[in-house]
Amino acid sequence: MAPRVLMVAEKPSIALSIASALSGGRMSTRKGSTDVHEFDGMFQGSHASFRVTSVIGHVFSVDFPPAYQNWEGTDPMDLFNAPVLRSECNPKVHIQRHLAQEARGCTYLILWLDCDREGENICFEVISCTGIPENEVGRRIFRAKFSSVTEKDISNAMDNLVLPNKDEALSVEARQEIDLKVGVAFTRFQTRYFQGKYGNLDSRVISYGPCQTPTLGFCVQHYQQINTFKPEKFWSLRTYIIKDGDEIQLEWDRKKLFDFDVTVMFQKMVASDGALKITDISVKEECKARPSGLNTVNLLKVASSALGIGPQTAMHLAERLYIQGYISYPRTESTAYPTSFDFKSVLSALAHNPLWSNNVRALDAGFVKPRQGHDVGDHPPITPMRLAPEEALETDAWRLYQYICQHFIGTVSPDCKYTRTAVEFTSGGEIFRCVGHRVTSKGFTSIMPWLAVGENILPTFKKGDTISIHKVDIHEGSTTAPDYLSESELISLMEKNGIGTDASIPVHINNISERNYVQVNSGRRLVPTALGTTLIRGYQCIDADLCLPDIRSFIEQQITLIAKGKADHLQVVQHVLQQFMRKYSYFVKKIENMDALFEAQFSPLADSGRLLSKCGKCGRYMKYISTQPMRMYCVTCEEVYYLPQNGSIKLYKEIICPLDGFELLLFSMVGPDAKSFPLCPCCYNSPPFEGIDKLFGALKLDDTGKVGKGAGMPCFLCPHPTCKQSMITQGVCACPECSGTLILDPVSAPKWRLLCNTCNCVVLLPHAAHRITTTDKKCPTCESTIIEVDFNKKATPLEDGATLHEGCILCDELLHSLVEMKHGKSFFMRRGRGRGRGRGRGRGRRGRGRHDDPKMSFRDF
DNA sequence: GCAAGGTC
Repeated sequence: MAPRVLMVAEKPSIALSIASALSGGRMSTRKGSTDVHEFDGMFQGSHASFRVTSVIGHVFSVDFPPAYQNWEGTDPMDLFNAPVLRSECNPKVHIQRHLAQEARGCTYLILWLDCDREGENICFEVISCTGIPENEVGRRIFRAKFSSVTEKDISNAMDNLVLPNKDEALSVEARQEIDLKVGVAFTRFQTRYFQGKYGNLDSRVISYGPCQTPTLGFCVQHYQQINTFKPEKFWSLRTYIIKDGDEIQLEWDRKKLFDFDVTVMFQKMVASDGALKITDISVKEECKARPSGLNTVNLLKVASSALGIGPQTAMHLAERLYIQGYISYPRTESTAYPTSFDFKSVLSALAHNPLWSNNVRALDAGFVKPRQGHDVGDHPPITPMRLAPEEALETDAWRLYQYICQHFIGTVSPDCKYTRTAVEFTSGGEIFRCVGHRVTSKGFTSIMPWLAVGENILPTFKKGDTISIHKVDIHEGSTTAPDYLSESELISLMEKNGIGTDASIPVHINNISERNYVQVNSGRRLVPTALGTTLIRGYQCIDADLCLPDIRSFIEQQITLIAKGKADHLQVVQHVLQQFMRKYSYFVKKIENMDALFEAQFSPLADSGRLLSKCGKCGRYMKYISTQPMRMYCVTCEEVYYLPQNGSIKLYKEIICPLDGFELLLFSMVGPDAKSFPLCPCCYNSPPFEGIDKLFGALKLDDTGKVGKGAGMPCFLCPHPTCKQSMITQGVCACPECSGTLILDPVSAPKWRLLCNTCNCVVLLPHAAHRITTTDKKCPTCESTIIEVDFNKKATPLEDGATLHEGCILCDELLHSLVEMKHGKSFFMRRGRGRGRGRGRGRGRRGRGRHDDPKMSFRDF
């Protein structure tokens, strides 16, 4: 049987191009998580059947295990040594399963991922999904290296297969782990520190990141230059002549002087001379070069500065134009066209729009070979692919498309040519000049008129002539502060300093704006907010490295050692993390230096908000802080209790939570279908037992601001008869602590639990239980009701074969077991006994909470 | 609730 070859690209469009190129368009396509194209061909000298599919970017991303997800219970310092988990980026798309299925029966795997480090990393993600062992690299697993997605390059890559580069892949893994640990540790620490102290910070998260923070640093540094700028007066000579009836102002060779008396001296010298002698006339043919191919960064800069479209929006518009087939792939660093680029067919398509038809027709005789540009080996420059009808696009999409077309035509148009005439005069020993421009050939500036050379035609002068001075004035000026950093300038700085990539630059800029560190003003200039400047000034006070671009270059330089095989992956990660741990602990130690700046800018929590509900610990009223993130603050206990966001809060019938004595609140969402539910501010922040956070999790709003499925949290913490939403339904048996009724909480299935609404006792039941019911049997020891736990086979992969158990939860006696469990797992797990009502359980109780109760018993049977 | 990097 002919061997089967699986080929995997980074995105569906590339998979399609590869399949078309190698099959000559004769392939069949079927749907899957991503399209799969199949055809027959030759591989290694024999007949083979090919299957081409793709991933959608990275398959996996890194995060901390659940144990480290709790902000309250995890010291950010511990994150540096925490394990990291890899899980599917987008589990809904099932790329992992898709690759495993498609790899079944395949002898060979050929990796067609983008040819950069990220691509190399995705190669190994793909290998791990296919089930083909990694040690088959070189035998069954190969790498195709291609610099463009043209037929020639693809077949060339196919004929010259190489191996995926593990070192480069590992360097990406290192970057992922470092970015995660550093970013999350600093973010959690400073968020909790400052949000626990100030009420008007106006940002949900005070984030830190090795890309976003230097990005903000650029904006603030510029802002600091503006603030510390001291204007200075200067003076210059303005000398005028009359020639052919027109007044001409001459430029002074000294431009300007910062000394008035000296300027006056020069003025007198010139005035007493009274005439200018023409000492030199130069006429030069000059040329303004046509642009090179358009890459992402340049597109974003033009979009922001000329079209007033922000980078994030510009990128979204470009992506849509790409999906609609109007432009080529919009994420590229390259400005050089591939040698095989078909300029003629693009130009002839564009010729159908009267906007450019004249320009295109002017190129009929032969378009100009584009400038060499820069080939980074990723994707070709951004070009139109076919003509878009204006009416098919929204205004901004059309403006962006129009620019892409104009730029493209510009790259194959001639340079702009002009004559520069400079006339030099002397008078009283001073040199003056006037310069004229005459355009001889507009070239590309006729399609990009905003880049045109301004014409300024001088009258005829003759060398050696003398011309009388009409007047000579002193002009007084003043140096002016630079303006705020424009988005376009910021993009240039980021690119120059290696902050972010073509795809992530817009994300970082968007981040610092969404987190309220900068505001976008008119002309798309970025003005830092009080929060943004205070943060950067704080880093500058403690450890300036933290907000400098060098922090990114340091990481890049270190991981490059891995990529080049010069250093061991684990050693580098350890080394870099150790450096950052030192920086982190120094930052924590010195945080008061930053706090002094915050104190001067923001209001302490005690001075913010209004009194709303009673604290369960001290019995006094707590303050409701309505600015983001919405919180309650107890001035007496100095505790913060976070609330669900994006809604409003009011007191809920003055009902007291039976677990901790805090007054319940009513949270109402916004919008027409707004739902409301009661909650206890303390329980919301410190779930009284495992799993409850999942119930609260159901409250999350989706992207549209609507409540997701299963929302509307039941107030099962509230035993008050008026609380209709109570989900506590079924009395089961007596509480071991107080003989009150233990009630079954079916909401939490499959993590069944019993809870006592009188004394705060929780009994966890086997989490794989399918059904729990009471029986009419009594325990011979304590005479309590015996419960039955029914294990469902489907729900209990671990307890395969187990079906039914009976036991008494009071005296921990197992009375009867109908089946044996295959492993000795605990059956009943009792937690949190003996905690009374109204005990303090705020943020300060770490280490004393029910989760850590030493009385918790695990019993095997 | 957190980073940065792919991609849709």
